[in-house]
Amino acid sequence: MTEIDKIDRRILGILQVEGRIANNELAERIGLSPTATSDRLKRLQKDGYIVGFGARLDPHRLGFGLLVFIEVLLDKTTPDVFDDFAKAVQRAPEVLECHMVAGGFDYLIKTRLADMTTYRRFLGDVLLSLPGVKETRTYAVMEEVKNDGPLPL
Amino acid sequence: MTEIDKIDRRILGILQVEGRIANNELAERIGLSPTATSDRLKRLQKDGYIVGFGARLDPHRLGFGLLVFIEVLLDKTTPDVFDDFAKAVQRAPEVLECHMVAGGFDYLIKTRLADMTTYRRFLGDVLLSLPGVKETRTYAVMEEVKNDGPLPL
DNA sequence: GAATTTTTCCGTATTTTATCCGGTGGAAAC
DNA sequence: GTTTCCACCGGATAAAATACGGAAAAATTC
Repeated sequence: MTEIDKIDRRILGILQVEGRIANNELAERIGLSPTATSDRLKRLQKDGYIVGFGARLDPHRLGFGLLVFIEVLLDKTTPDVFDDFAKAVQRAPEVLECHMVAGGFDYLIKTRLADMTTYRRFLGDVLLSLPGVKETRTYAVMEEVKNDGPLPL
Repeated sequence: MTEIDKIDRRILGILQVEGRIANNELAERIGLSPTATSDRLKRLQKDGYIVGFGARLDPHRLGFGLLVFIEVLLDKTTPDVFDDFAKAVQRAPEVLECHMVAGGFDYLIKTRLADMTTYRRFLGDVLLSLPGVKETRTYAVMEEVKNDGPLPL
């Protein structure tokens, strides 16, 4: 697997924001031929710098008006609470992100739901019913100041 | 702006995961002609359901090995601390997300950086130097259990 | 420092894909 | 029953992606 150069970074920077740009236009912007550009793009994918492509959707227009972060504390008595919890979380479609953190709690979860009623049900039926969950703290988002900032390449 | 139907949702679901899929293949998967599929895609963009497209990059291969969440508390004495803070945050390229939350603190920030040294500098030079920041709590991510879950359409 | 290997790049030809356009069928409105 | 509207289709055209041979540049070796 080869190293990455300046042009590759520019390609990544553009694709991060305009993922469906035509290869031709991408080529023009970075100042290379379409063939060379396509070669680079393929390499960046093959080498794992680009994991995939995706559409950015507007959650609010799609029935996900509520963004919530949840801090989760686990009951660390059983040896594989962490594994169990991680696996359960990956199967829950409501969970957009879940990170194990160092600090005052164990996991930070990001979820998008329709409204508070839905959230209430999610908390009870999904989260609190998971084995090993000792405590949760809910933070409802009032305003999304910045949403999907690109990596500053 | 028209309503969305079952087929539209399937299109969105596919595009969320495979944003660069060819219109032809998309058409085949949903069982419509390429023309009809293209029409729907255009409409979904025009009506704002699809905000854009982007490449999913691997942060770790690009020099962003450290994911950090930061809880921020503001000094609510000046009337426009919130606006000032929000604007400053939007200009900071290190900040991937920033949300104003209801609960024990005011803002939750998500940032990706090279390492702890870089983070230390970011905290001092950027965050703590913003006007109105009273207190911050740092949570370094040890394991990314789930990263970019799609909306469960 | 010259020769060789490797990598990156380009241009052309071919294939694939997207878009345009006229027309069809079905549902709702009149 | 006719008209209107909408989503869809298929064929024609335009545009883009890909494959391929070879040239230039860079790195490696001797």
